[in-house]
Amino acid sequence: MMSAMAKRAQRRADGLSRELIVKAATELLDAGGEAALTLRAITDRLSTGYGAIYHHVENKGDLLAAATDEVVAGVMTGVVVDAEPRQALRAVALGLFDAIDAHPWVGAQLSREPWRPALLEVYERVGGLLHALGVPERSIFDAAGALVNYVLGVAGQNAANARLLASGEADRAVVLSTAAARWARLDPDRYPFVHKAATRLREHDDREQFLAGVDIFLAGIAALR
Amino acid sequence: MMSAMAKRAQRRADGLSRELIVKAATELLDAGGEAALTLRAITDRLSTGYGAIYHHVENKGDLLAAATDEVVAGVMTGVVVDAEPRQALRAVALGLFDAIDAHPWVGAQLSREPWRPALLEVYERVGGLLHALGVPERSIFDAAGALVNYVLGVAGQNAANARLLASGEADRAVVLSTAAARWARLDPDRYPFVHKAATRLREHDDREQFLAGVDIFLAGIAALR
DNA sequence: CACTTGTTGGATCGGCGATCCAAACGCTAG
DNA sequence: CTAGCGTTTGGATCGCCGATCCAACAAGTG
Repeated sequence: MMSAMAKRAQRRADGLSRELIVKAATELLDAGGEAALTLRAITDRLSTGYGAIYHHVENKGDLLAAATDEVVAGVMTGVVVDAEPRQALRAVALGLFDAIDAHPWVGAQLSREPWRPALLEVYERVGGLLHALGVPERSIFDAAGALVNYVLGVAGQNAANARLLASGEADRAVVLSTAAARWARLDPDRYPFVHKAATRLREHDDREQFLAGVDIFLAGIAALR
Repeated sequence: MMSAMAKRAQRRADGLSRELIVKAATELLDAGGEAALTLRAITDRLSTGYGAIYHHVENKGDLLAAATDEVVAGVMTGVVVDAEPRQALRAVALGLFDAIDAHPWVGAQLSREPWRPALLEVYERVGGLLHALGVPERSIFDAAGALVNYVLGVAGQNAANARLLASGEADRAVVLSTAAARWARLDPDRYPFVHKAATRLREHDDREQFLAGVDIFLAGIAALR
């Protein structure tokens, strides 16, 4: 009877906002991966409740999508615009790669929901650059789709690798070494290619291999001219 | 006191097995997508309990991975082996595409965990065919990675589209039309490429576009020779 | 028969996303 | 100033999930 007070604790002084929530979500995702983004973690970090969150955000998917859009949009505004088309295409691809490397959850999200506004900007940029490259109109659609899909494929891989590194305790070099060792242990008669590729696997640089793939596509696109 | 019986209902006549569980999981996944694969659904379908499942299967991820491996393995054994390398590469890619089209959850899973034994077989096959194509040894690793990543990218897209079609009630034509309409409504000055591509989007065939991408890649590979 | 070993089914746990509602705020009208 | 009202907030609660654990059972072994 006596203590009916102190029930409602205290209220935020500063107002909550969608931007603030997305920012907190991004920090959680960067710190602990996709698994770390829970509504409870957000309410803790922002010292608020579920209702407040859901007032500004549709649901968890919406939140994840908004955070992803923000990262991708940052990449697209940061990329140089007046370079030679071929170099500009490499720059766009590399920009996405680096952003996904820094925020692996973006890769997973882009693989899962590729029809977000952020990717629209990417398609537009890639399409325009392909046009500038002299790719025939009728081929640009296919070419742009191919390039973006390649980037998304690598994005998914990166995200998977990041999950592997985050969950386990091993660092990158160890994971790569053990994987290479596993490949090398395979029967050379049944798996000649993979067996031989084991050395490459240990030594390879993700970023360089990604760029090599982009160059293969660009070479193929040049053949369309 | 009296009714201590009838507590333990009845026991399976036929024995459970990992194969049976994976089969049931595949059926659930095909019927209702990834969201439909829950341990409860499996125990219901197999008229058993959690313990029995976990006795044969590590955890849910293990189960999903096993089902995926099975599908991919089926593709790799079914693909023709003695064709001309270029055609064989197209056949491998198309086989994966069709399998993922039929079982979209496979696409999502491959994007999420690309280091499974099933993909090893794919890498081996692709690497061998690239060797047969005359691609220089030092480039095969990059080329195989690029091709597989492209396939994985498309796989993720397909899975995303399938989720969209499954969750909503619209069919493929409607979804495509509304997406195309949205693209067409964009400002032609700000989004010239996407605006123009809207028509293509409505008319395009996923499978054909996928193959066009494979051909671009193969043309780029040829340039490595 | 007793005893051991490998399976099976289900009660239970902690954690999740989402919903709902009452309390607290801040604005505006009188 | 204040009464009223729509907006914003915090937290109790719901239903569902994956996973663990253990008692009951079957089949093999002497």
